[in-house]
Amino acid sequence: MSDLLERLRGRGWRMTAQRRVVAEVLDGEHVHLTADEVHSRAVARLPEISRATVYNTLGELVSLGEVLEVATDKRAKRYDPNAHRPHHHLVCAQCGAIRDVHPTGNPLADLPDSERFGFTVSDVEVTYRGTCPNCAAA
Amino acid sequence: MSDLLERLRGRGWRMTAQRRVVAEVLDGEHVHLTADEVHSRAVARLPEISRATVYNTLGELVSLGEVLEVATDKRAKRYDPNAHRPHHHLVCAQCGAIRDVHPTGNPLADLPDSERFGFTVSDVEVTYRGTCPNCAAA
DNA sequence: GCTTGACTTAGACATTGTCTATTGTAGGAT
DNA sequence: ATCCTACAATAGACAATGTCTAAGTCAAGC
Ligand SMILES: [Mn+2]
Ligand SMILES: [Mn+2]
Ligand SMILES: [Zn+2]
Ligand SMILES: [Zn+2]
Repeated sequence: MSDLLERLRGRGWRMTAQRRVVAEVLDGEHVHLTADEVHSRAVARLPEISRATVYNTLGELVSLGEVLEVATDKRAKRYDPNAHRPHHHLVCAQCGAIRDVHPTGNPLADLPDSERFGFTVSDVEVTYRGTCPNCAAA
Repeated sequence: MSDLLERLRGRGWRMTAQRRVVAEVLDGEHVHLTADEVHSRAVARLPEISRATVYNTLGELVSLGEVLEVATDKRAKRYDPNAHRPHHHLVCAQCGAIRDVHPTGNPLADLPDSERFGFTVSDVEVTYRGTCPNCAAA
């Protein structure tokens, strides 16, 4: 995620302790945290960081295309740092665990013209749901 | 939607003016209202209906499998009375218009075992995004 | 027509997200 | 190295969405 900080610096971002911490929290594989979860983990590293700053920073990262908002959770938005490799999601209906997945085929090709109602279709979001190994064992 | 009311009566539901009105509001094609929108429209027909009753009734309908919760909107949940014919959704990114669509092919088959991480996958939700004819014209 | 348990209601409370006025500071200018 | 200032962070009010409870109401069986 340090390349992210580099890119942002190049775009005129002022580098602050808060922004660095948010970027650090978002680092990793299969990371899909809510804003509140990002805040909790950020507070662990920088106790005085505010909720507003976390929301602001996440919003900026989304605007810049560095982070995606995903709606796998029906309550809070989740923030996905894996914005540069297209993928979809597999969600455990019990515990909420989320994995990045790469299905074969192109779902866009599966939507015939007769089902497009005159829309210009530019994007598709696929969410698989099921039960993860942990929850199946229990 | 009157067959819905019949089914519910058969399941021991007490039939009240409030429940009838919520069912009426949910009647129709391509209906995907938020709880608040359901409440507004219900109030137009039955001014004293409360927010709590709308939430309760929607929750019951979801539990009974008569209505689906869909997450096409990143803010509020939307309630979909078209629960008996599987389908997916096409959403206008500008105005939020939603259409039911029926893609060809089975996206479940497009998720190889190597991408299932030991999950038992039971369901898939596909959301197409684009621009509707109205918004394209403007 | 009663009775009763299921239903509805108002409003408090919880969670998630947005906004503003004030204070602080990163980073360029001197 | 210090100063300046525009940009950023903060606290907390506010808004939107959703949940819960205690008290009153009524549908439906008797
Ligand atoms: Mn992801
Ligand atoms: Mn639908
Ligand atoms: Zn699980
Ligand atoms: Zn539109």
